[in-house]
Amino acid sequence: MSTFAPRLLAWHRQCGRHDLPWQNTRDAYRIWLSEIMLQQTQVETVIPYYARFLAAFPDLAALAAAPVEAVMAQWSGLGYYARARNLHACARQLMSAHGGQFPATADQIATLPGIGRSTAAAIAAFSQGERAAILDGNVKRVLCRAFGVDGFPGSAAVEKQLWTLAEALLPDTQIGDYIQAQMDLGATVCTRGTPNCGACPLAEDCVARLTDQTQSLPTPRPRKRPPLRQSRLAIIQRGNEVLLERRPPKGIWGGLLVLPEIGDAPTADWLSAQFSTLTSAIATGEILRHTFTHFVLDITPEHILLPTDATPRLADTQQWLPLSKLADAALPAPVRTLLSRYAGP
DNA sequence: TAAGCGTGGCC
DNA sequence: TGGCCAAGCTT
Repeated sequence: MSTFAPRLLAWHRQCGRHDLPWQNTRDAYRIWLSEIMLQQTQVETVIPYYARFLAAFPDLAALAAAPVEAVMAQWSGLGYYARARNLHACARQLMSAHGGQFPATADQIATLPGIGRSTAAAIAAFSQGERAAILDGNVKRVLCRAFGVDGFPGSAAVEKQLWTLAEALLPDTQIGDYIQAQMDLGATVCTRGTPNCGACPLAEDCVARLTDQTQSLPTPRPRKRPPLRQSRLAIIQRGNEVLLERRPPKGIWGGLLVLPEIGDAPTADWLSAQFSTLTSAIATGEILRHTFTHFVLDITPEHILLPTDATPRLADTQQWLPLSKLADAALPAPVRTLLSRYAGP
């Protein structure tokens, strides 16, 4: 399909998205931030986070100078928190070892923390016009359908095939517009559920359309049923403060503040072991189900009110947080939900 | 290499 | 309702 790129470019001029908050700039910082936020995350979700993050950290130097806890707080609710930690680490690396600039080529950019081959290509293409291919979910879907590529596009073999295809289709000029065109087509026309083939510039020789495979391509991910886990979380309130603990950097909710977990022991035993103080828990009678990519968590919250003069010994990871500071705290989504429900104003 | 890593929208 | 997955990277 030798006219692939020209057709996409012509379509993009007429029908593409041209006014997203991270477009119409060559500022690598803004482009980088948008690309990281958009990993596995939809445009509408990102838009408010992007504006707030830029207001808090307007440039690379500001981000590098900030404490990582402040960065995690800005990311609170967006998910995949390793992205925020890597973003911060990358900013510091760029300031300390690269003179506050991104390296010149996509290959070099891809060595930085949190930046893989596709994100590096997008940064280099949008900020410098480098001729480099991207391969995100949109591009994979468009290529699998247009060329009839069979097999789950996340598998190594199919992904290698798609990278080769993506490189071969690159035009010589207008790279930024071209990769934006691919993503726009995937996001607005060649969509997952019901593609709008009538509006597609590739329709006349799209293999999936011609062979009636738009519903079966791309091949879905082979999935196991995610396991169900249980967790009892303590909402321990002392006056206008709540007890939170910082998760280790790696693993689920890495670096975030979460509610302490109660094990299988009776709550009273756990409380006396933790705080050697006599108090009582209020069973909330609620179970909050939270679905992750790879497991389902049923959370049983227990609301515990400590006397205002209680001064239990805390673990190094634990801290009292005033309720007035919850809005700016680095909380995962279900913890924020529980706190607003039970410890809210 | 394949599993781990969040959240919200869609149907 | 629950299964599926979105501008992927790391280990």
